[in-house]
Amino acid sequence: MTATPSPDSRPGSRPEARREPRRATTLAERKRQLVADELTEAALQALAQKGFDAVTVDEIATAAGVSKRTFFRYFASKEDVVVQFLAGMGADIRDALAARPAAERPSQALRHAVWVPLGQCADHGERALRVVRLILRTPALHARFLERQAAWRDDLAAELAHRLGLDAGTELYPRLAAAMALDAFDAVLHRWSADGCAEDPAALTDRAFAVVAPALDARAGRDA
Amino acid sequence: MTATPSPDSRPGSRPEARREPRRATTLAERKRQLVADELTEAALQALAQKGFDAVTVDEIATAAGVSKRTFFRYFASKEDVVVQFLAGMGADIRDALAARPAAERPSQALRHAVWVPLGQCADHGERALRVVRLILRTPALHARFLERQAAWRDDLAAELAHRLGLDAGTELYPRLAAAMALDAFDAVLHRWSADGCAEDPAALTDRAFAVVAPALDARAGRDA
DNA sequence: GCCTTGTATGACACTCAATGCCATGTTGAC
DNA sequence: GTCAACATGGCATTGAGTGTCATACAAGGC
Repeated sequence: MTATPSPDSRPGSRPEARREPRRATTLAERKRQLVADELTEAALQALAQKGFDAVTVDEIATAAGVSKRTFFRYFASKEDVVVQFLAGMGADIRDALAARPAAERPSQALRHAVWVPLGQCADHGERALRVVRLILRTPALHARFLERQAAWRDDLAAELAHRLGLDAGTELYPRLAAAMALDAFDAVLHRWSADGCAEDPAALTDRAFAVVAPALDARAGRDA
Repeated sequence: MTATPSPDSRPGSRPEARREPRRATTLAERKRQLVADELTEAALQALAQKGFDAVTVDEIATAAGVSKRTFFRYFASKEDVVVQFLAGMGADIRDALAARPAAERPSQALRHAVWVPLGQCADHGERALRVVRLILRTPALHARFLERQAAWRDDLAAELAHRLGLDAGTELYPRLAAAMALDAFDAVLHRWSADGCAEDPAALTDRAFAVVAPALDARAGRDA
């Protein structure tokens, strides 16, 4: 029981400064990362081309040169291999928010925070676009994506409450503000994937936050 | 192929004025409804008590007096039997919004629309509370719930765009406004299920909409 | 009455996701 | 060299979900 790596260790995500005080990555760790990358690559390739339901885990694993059993040692489910592609985003948004100046208005701080992963997507271009489209088009993936986003929201809400000195247990503002920021995120992602890169993601983000900003910055929402 | 009832016919949902110009329900239809109710009842009972993963579809079907195969003729998946309990809510919200006076501010119209299902939950009391808690506690159910809610949002956005004479294809406001209204819905549901009915749902709804209202009613969001 | 048609069901077989268990191979420390 | 830790593959098993077929039952038509 103790020996199992367990998919919770999330080998697909990058190191991130969590625990482990920056020890040099051992050989075994890099090997694990290599297999994870290989699996992700094979999965995205096959899934994007043939559709989520038309590809079996066995096929993905074989294409990556491992057994089906090994696949499940790296990813908790077939959905995971796709959704984990966006794994670190939640933490990225939260960390970005924490790094913004304390005096900044919530709408500005959240806009910058949410832009971090959106900018990454925009940079990765075609590759990210294919993944996003696959997720939005496949119900099972979309459901898992939304579930993960709900976790982001709770995370963001906690950070926001801390930032503003509010009690997330009684105030509704932190949760709703986090949710609104992610609504903007979703709207941009959706429009971006639909238009096929036609509209500038940064401009889209500005437009989306212009809509939600009045609620984010209204003082009325934070005392009551 | 043509003869299959297919789970898409959603026997669990109430009649609703969709197609079928109000024909008297035939015997077979009521029989179907009876089996669906029996399955739903057996499922909610067992799932709430033993947990989602600890109950097999076979057990649910047997408890309802039918075969596993029949279960899947009524519900598309094990998650469906729970989530469909909240099936008509999306249409309810949309219809309620359509019924509000055209001059009403968006925040007020949406608050009333969202209150419809929330009020139903509050009325059903213990029963609804058990279902909501089960959904929020079970990842697989939560994911499906969020997916369904995304469909509500698109529906609501379309109605809102129509109501305000906006083009949902170019404007971001309809989608974001619908999303914010459902954020408030979620926040209320979450708080209500956590507190164990301690706080009045109606008052909670007012508080939640007080937070998002500035964005819903800001004229800036609707021209750009 | 009988016959036909449509629909609901159950039984069976099958695919595939996901997990547990065990045997084996590889790596690295001592 | 030995030993422990870990990664892997193979195998078996559970359970979700689907296709197929045979049966049963209801509603007409004659």
